[in-house]
This record gives sequence, structure tokens and C-alpha cells, in this order.
Amino acid sequence: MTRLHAGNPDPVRAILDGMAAWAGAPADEAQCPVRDVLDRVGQKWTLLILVALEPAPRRFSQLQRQLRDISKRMLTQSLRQLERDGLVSRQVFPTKPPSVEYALTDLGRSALPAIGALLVWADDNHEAIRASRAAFDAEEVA
Amino acid sequence: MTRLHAGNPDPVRAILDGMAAWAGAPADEAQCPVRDVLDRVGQKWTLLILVALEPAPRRFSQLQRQLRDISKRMLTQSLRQLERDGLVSRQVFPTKPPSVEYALTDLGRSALPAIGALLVWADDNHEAIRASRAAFDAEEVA
DNA sequence: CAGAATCCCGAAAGATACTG
DNA sequence: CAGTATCTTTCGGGATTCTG
Repeated sequence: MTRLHAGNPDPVRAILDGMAAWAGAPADEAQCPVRDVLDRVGQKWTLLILVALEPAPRRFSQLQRQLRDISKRMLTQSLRQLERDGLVSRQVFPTKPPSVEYALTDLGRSALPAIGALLVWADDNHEAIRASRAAFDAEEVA
Repeated sequence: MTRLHAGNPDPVRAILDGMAAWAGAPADEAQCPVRDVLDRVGQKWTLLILVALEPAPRRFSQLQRQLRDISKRMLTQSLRQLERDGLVSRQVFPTKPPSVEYALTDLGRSALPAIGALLVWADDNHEAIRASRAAFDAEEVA
């Protein structure tokens, strides 16, 4: 068990080693923790939902309004996955009409710093990225 | 310009505000820095490539071997995007046969801490996640 | 060695309509 | 309100083949 700790001096290197270890098993790569989480991260809505739940628990409609252009279908699906992964809790109130409240679990909350760091980086550097793209595209034409 | 700084006491909140600001423009959501970077992150190979380039610059074939099951096509495509975004530099050596070396730019390197944090979290918690999934699936059957 | 060019499939995700 | 059920489209990405 190669466990990585936050205090690890070179986590990135350890990650590479960990990936190398998984490289042996052909089909078991789906079980690799890195790939596993990366798939979730790629889900387009999951991270936004987690972030949206940070300030306080939300109800279904509240989330849909907050995320603007997400369909009910995708919201339901994403929430189900997050619930299955244990990052989000779902509590049904048998009112009339029924209301459902979603909240971050401790596990889900523990992911926010890392996610936040990524989003902060995105915000800090997207201008540089856009500039780089413009320059790159300009050369392509020439 | 709501700029987020690493020292911000509550970056997540600021991100939400930032997203809300973008929510106004209907089609310009693609320009939202958060969405923009999230798309890249979801690319399945981009993060792995960045991590793989951390220790030292690599050549095309080296990368392909290191990432095991990536095809030439996807490796080329991913590297091009990263180059376009200014995260990776590409240098061609006119040897015979030609060799190409890829390296992280300063911008690319600046993204590694955030990525590392995410991957460390993944490794630390994937066991809890897998347990949660098992429990969830067990209930579904019942 | 380091790609470019095609072909093709399955998964992700959007639109729409119906329900308890 | 909080979903579920379909249908359809899009697109990421794998396999294969060809080149300088």
C-alpha cells in the first residue's frame, strides 16, 4: 500500500510510482484510484455541484437554479453518483409536496480544499491561457 | 474583475460569486474560467501528462511508454492542446531520426500543486469511496 | 521516431414529456 | 417539487493505416 500523505515532500513523484504499480494489471486500471477520481472530476457537473453545496445544504430546485443550465436529468444523475461515492448525503422530507435536501458529507467536504485550489488556479491563470491560445492560433494561420 | 488569490480566506465562495457573474451571459459560459479549465481537466489524459512531465522533460515515445495505454493519436492531441494552452513547450531536434522533447512551462508547472493536491486526496480517500459504493449498491439490490 | 489522416463506436449529455 | 423515461445528438477517444 503506497499511501500518499499531504505532508509528502513530493506527492507527484509518489503518484507516478503508484500509477506504475497499477500499470501491471491490464483491465484493473479502472480500479486505479487516480484514474477513478479523474473520471469523476471529468464529469462536467460533479465539481460544480460540490462547490455549490459548500455554503449550505440545498434542495433540488435550488441547485438547478444555481447551476443555471443543468438539466434535471444530469442533476439527478450527478447527485446519485456523488451520493453513491459518499460525498453527498440525501435526505427526504415527507412534506407535501415532498422536498429533498442534499448536503456534503465529511468525505465530500474533505475534497473541497483540493478542488478549490484547482479552481483558484484556473481563475488566476485563465487569462494567460487565453492569451497563449490566441498566439498559438495566430501562428497556425501563418 | 473578481480575482481570486491563494490567500483568499474563502476561495470557494468567491468562485461561486464568479460563476454567478458569468451566469448572465447565455452563450459566453464557455468563456467562464472555471468551466474552461474544468473541461481540460476532464480530458482524461491531460492531467496525467502534466504529472508525467514533472520530473523532467520527456520525448514522445517516453511519454507513451510511461502512460501505458495511451494511443499515439490521443497523446498527440493532448500534447497539442497543452501546448496551445501554454502549459507545455514543444522543442524539435532536427536529428536523424527527428526527436521531439516536451517540457512543462512555468505556467504548466504552476498548476501542479493544485493537481497534486487533488490526486493526493484521491489516493487518500479512494478506499472510503469504494466502501461507500459497495454499501450503496448493496442497498439498491434490496 | 513522431506524427497525420480516417473510420468508427460507445458513453456523455441535452431536449422533451410524463408522474407520484 | 422532485424526479423518471425515452429519444437523439454530440463527441471523446480507440484501432488502423500511411508518411517524412
